[in-house]
Amino acid sequence: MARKNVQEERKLQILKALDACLQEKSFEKTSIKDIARVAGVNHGVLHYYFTGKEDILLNYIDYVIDDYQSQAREWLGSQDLGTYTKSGFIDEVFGFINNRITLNRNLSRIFVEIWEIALYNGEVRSKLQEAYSRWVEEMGSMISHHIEDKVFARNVSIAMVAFWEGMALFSTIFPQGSLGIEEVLKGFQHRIIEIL
Amino acid sequence: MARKNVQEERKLQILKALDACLQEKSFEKTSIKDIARVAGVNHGVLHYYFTGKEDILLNYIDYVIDDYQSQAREWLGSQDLGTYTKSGFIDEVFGFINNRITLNRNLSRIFVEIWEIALYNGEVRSKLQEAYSRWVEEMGSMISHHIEDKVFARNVSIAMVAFWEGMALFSTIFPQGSLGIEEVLKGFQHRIIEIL
Amino acid sequence: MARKNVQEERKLQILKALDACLQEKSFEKTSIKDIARVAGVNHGVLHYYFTGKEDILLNYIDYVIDDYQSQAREWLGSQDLGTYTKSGFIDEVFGFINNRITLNRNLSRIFVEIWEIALYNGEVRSKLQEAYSRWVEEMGSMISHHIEDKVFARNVSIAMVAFWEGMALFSTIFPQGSLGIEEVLKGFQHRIIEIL
Amino acid sequence: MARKNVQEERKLQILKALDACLQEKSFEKTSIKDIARVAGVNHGVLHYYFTGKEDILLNYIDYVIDDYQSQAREWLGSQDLGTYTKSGFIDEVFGFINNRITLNRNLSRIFVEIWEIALYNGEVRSKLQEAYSRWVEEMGSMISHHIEDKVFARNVSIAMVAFWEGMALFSTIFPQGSLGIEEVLKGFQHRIIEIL
DNA sequence: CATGAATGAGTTTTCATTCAT
DNA sequence: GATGAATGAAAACTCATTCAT
Repeated sequence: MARKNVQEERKLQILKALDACLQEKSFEKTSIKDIARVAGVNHGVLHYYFTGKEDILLNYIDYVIDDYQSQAREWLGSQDLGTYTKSGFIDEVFGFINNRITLNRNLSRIFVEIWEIALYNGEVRSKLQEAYSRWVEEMGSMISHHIEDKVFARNVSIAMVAFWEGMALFSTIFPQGSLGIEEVLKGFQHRIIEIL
Repeated sequence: MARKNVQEERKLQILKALDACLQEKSFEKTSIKDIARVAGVNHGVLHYYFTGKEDILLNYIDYVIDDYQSQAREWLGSQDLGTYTKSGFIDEVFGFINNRITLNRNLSRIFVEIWEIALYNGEVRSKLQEAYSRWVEEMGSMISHHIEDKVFARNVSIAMVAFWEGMALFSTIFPQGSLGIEEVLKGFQHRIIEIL
Repeated sequence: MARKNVQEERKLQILKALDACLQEKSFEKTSIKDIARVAGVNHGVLHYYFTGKEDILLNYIDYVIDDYQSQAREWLGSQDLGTYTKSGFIDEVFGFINNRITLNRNLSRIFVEIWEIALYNGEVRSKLQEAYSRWVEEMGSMISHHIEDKVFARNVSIAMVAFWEGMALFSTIFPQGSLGIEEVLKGFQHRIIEIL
Repeated sequence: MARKNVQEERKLQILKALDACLQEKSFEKTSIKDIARVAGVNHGVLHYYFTGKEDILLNYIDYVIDDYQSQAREWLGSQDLGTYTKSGFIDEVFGFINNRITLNRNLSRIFVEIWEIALYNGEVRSKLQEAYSRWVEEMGSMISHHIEDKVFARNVSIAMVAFWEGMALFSTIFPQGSLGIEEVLKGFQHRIIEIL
């Protein structure tokens, strides 16, 4: 048990080190030794806990996706659903996504990196497919209370997620405040109810 | 003058070779020799025409952005503007963007690659800022005929471009036909008029 | 005493594991962890029982040589010497060597491996010198009943051992049955008497 | 043409460097940098001319086998066949093999090394099969003038080659002069005629 | 201008060995 | 005695870049 914890601890430490590295360099340009340096461990350790650089990447992507999904679940759990009207709840959800996901620049940078890796790596692509499919589904089930046509609801859900990801992309390209991303998101958040 | 043209010809040949390479591998994994092989030239000439690998990249990005912008201009020039109502014209423009830009998988792959490079390369980021700013502006001026509030028009324009880029991203992540990207875009194209 | 036996038991277990490993990989490519895995022990214990990888090798070679020499002694002990004519006995001995030593492919593989190690390792070379010297001597004393000239008897003995080792080598190079090694050995076995 | 020659020259230079290295260390322990150092070239060059370490090995083995086969052909060509009786010719051939092949310690060391590599490398094994098959065939056709039974002639040929290789092996294991290898070979050379 | 041989820094990976628990 | 985490040296290999011809 203690052993297992040490292992998991070390693995996490390495994944967090990669996370930090990716704010500076691309995964490709981040060397195993870079990650080891940031993690404060010997580079050999990384090969002890992972089978190779790709294995680190795959575990890292799971970690990132799990992390933001559990953040979402956690937030949802902390909400007192009884106090909201349906529309009010959607407004809250959108607010959460805007501020914690889309406007989280560091997270967005990571995702742009992952998108690029997915271009050439089927396993990574699968992980993204799954993550986005789930997201689309959950948004769809939420707005389906407002839209009868189920197909249309799903399409709207896809469009919304695409929009958010596009905005997240812009947040990595434009300096903070320069494009007015925050205003666009806020405007969208408050009008979506009417639009639906 | 002739000399200049030969030089430009050669450069273009190299940039097109890089374009082909990027459908197979990331820029990082594409070697100078890969590009030279596809271009059918000796790898030494790449260092004659460009100062280094990064210089090739920078020129390539200019080439890609110029290329799709001139495609757009060309398409616009080929349209007989007199035959359209305002709404009809917007519908046509959206159709063009959907089919020629957003649903152009090869182009989308290139852009995902460029987004990632821009994360860590300020010069590339500047090029993207400029390109997206211009796009947002042009869309904005187009829809401003339908929306009085200029700030709102701009925000809608940003949202639309973000949406398109998000959809382009999805087209690189999901296998063709699996997410229903085409339907979402078509639906969006025909409803946007009403929404505005 | 019991302690000693446990230790010897463990050592033997490790040497047998190396034996199994050498059917798959060269000694150089066999890692300490490979041996430990096959032995079913933690790799740390290998450094407890032996001073290092080379020490394991040296002990292993002793084990292999002892093993096949004791096999020979054991076989000899099981023979009822009284029932044989001198020539008949030689025929039996040759049959044993052919079938149990020379045609023992696994053993031959091990020896090819050891020959190579001996090229660059004087200690291993010494062990082989001793083993082959003893073998030559014993064959020599056996055939000396048929050959008066002692020098010639020794030379014939050397030639025979060289021939066997050459045939053993061929058995590792050629697929079973492809060269006709068995026939050559059998023919040699039955004619040697006449030749002598 | 000049280009080709430079390439072949360099390749040969590298193969000869490996040859020198193998007198000191096993192929496995010989690093690419070792070879480069002995060849007096940058280690990158080795990857320029060969696809990897194994490619160097394979080319080296071809080089060694070709080399000693062309030595044999050259020697044969230099002999005035008219001056020999059949038996006298065989005596000469055996003398050549004894002195230039079997007693060539450096060559024998190389072959012991190659035998070991062949244990785990099918491509190398094939090369040895081919080389030994040809050798056996050629010896067989030579002695077939003295032996009517073709099958027996072939078996004798196999036995002789095996014997030579066994003696070559002994020359790498025993210090020069200690076992009396030279005498055994000489005795064998002069008696083989009678035996046949 | 074009060629391709050469350089050398940098990367991932393997592994014998050590050592604290 | 046993365990497995950690170390660090050394390996093969890649590749942008340089430069003599």
